[in-house]
Amino acid sequence: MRSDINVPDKVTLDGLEGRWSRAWLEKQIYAFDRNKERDDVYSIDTPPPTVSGSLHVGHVFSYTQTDIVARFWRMKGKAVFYPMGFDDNGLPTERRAQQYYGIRCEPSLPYDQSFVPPKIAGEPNKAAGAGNAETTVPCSRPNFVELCRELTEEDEKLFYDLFVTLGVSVDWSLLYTTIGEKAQKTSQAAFLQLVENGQAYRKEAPTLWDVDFSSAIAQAEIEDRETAGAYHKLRFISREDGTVIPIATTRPELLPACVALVCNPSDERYTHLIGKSVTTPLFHIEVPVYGHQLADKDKGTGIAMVCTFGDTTDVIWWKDLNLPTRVIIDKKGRLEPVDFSGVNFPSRKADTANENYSHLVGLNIKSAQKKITELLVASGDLMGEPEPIKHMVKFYEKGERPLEIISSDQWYIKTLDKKDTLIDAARQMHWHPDFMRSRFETWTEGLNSDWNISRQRYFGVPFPVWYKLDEEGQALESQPIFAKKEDLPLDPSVTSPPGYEETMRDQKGGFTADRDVMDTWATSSLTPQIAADWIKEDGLFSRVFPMDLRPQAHEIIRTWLFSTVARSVVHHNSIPFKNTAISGWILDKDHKKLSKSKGNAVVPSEYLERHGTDAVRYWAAAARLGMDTAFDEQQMKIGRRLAIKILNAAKFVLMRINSPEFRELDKTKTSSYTPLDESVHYLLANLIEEATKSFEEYDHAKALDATEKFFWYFCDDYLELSKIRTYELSDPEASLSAIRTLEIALSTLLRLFAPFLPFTTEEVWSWWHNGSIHLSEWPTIAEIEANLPQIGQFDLHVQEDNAVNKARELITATSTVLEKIRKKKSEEKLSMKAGVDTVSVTGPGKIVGLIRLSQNDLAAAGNVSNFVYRETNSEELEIEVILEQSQQ
RNA sequence: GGGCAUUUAGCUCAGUUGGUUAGAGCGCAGCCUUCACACGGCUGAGGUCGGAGGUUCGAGUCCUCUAGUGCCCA
Repeated sequence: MRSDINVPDKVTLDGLEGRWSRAWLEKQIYAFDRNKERDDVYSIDTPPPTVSGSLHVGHVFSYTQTDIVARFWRMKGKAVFYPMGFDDNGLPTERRAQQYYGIRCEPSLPYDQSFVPPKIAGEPNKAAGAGNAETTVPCSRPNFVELCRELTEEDEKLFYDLFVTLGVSVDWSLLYTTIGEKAQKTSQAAFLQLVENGQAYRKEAPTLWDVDFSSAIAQAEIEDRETAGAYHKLRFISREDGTVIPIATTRPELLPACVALVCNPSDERYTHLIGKSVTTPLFHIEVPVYGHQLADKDKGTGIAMVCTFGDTTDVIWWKDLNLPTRVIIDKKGRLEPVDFSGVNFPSRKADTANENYSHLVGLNIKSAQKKITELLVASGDLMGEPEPIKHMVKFYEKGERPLEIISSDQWYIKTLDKKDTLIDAARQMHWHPDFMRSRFETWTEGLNSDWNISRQRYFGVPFPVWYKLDEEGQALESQPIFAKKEDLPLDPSVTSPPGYEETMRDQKGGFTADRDVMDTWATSSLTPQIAADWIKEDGLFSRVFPMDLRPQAHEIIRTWLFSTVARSVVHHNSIPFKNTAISGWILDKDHKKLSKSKGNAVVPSEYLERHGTDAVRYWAAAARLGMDTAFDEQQMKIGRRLAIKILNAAKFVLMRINSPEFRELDKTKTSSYTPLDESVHYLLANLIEEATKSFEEYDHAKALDATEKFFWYFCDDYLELSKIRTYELSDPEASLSAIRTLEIALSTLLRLFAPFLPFTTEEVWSWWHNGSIHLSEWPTIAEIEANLPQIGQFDLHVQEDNAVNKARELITATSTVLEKIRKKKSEEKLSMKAGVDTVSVTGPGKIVGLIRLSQNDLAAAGNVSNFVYRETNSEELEIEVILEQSQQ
């Protein structure tokens, strides 16, 4: 505390954000102290926002909640490791670059130094987003990556500005991006470590595939959507007796790829067919009939055709029954040429089959379905009309067409063999709220494949891998060449592998680069390792890992949270963080999730400007973790009112402290408190305890609520009750008591509010302190005790419940009388300053006694001349207020 | 279909280990202005806690069933 106090004449919230956020940056008050030991560190694994996405009020909401936690621990004396990352890696950026510039990546093109994209800021264009060839201009991969990076830089600037305005207390020197060099190096090094440990492997396998993005997709990126389809009943013919077997399918276009039929082994309608074979219509391929538990008797006709591959069940049958493979769908989702006289497609009537198939070649799936239906009708093999149904179909979460299943070479990380370990790890972590853990467990238990981390995309972290080419120029996928760790990060399409000359690239007997990039989650799952410089091995990592806190939204528990736990387990045999705070969603007034596509998205800047940052933070702070929260501008107005109230209350207290008459008092004379003032100290201590405990339990909303409640009591009642003693110094002891209490209460309340309202509290703090409130000490009970005289009015120690209870009773009783006085004046439509002749208090002796202790303050605050007390045995407290004659 | 959560005043939400007449803010109504605050203050009306049953001396708070809503998984 300074000896001088500077309170502005006119207080305002306007302009605080700019002034203080600049000061904080300049003084680097949020810089992480790398010399602190692990026990003195509080580390946060901040979610890197997707910068290609729009700025959303959801960012404000969840990042504020984390910032509140960070500020609390910083004031508690921890060195807070609070980095920020920007997620600019991957498909969202690709799509945005495609839309923004009207381009698409064409890897076969050479780099063009003078390439200029066709437009600078185009209208969002869905077709362009998917790289539609008709609306975009092709460019080389290096050109494409260059433009992606340019774009992300612009986006990142906007996000930076938002977070600075929000007052998020990150250490910006720790900033990383998920496509940046450090992230690339970490991802590649981690990948190589997994290969070495046998935890990553490459395999050709059927994979869920998005035909528009032309890339494999992992289980975590899939969603089921209810989709309209139709059962087409096809006429298959038994080879044995020529009877007709009707097969209902929603994918008639896959008929050429049919490899078997399956029925349930307990289905008597079909058991006689098991082991026999039937002939497919149109293509006349003989396929066997099998029994399998997964065949659903109630679905369609109860007997299904197995194709290469209609859905994930087909893949299971294909594996379990060791069925052949008949690929007809290419990676772009079109029917590719096949020969029905060959070994793979052994038709009994090859000419007819080839003729029929010739109508389908080159068509996309939808057109092929239409065409084959016509062919089936023409040949009489479609039984009845297609029967429309609604069914669940797997989609890429960012995709628009159903996923296909395509066999290809991919890199996988082993997860299936670790389900129990992962669930166990999740149980070692504290979840806030705890029930969110079940999402993790449900998801993990439902895993059905290892984690596919290859994506056939362009803007991402490349695999540090090459393949040998044989003498025919064929890549030997089984003979990967791995980069050396010291050469990372690298792009294998630019750098040549160890022991090879660049001239051998794509030459027979030479090498070729792995063209894929990593799944973005393969990088994002390493945010603790990236942020804490795991690969540098400079000691930072061990000071912050496992992290203390991972904040995130619940919608990415199965992706980000899951993959981070998985990586931490395979790399460190450890949990990645001790606590995870799950923030809820922002809903609109109709309780619909806010989203750009629904058109109800809310841009935060306008609200930050209108109400001020602290007001918006207040709205976010009042929500408990995990609770979906309505976007509520009203709540922001309340926050603003609170912030203004703090300014004004502080102004009053500091002006009284600073008043010349008070300055002249001999402050050494005494240090006793009036009963009311002492009670305020006890309740302050109680508040500190409650707020601290709530914070430690990750319930910041409760801490705010408790602080706010006390603050309003402080303003509405205590300030009014003690006011007279700050103006009239006839009893110096009582005046000193009031002013000291006001000062301690203000100092305590400001610090309790500081995590929530960093700008307002810093402003007030600066009026009478040097240094930032955010680096000041979190209030403690010990501090309150130190300010109390050895023996207080209650003759009790502050931590004893009795003292707090008695203090609360005194304050409640005093406020009750004040309320009654106000009520009387309000009923009589008088000013609160109207004179009261007599207040008579009738009730139990204990309460009456407490009220007597506050008589002087009540007399001053209520302008009361006389008090009359009557003690009774009744529990009831009766208060009669008699106004002065002239007032009636 | 399985699971998680939620249902408390017109609205948004608190209600700790079950214990006296169920809380707050907003909104609403009425009143009060210049000495911290009209970007204000004071006072008031308004719920029996989704529904049914049970445990208990006593339940918003525990148990069972049931309905609505949201989400996760299949």
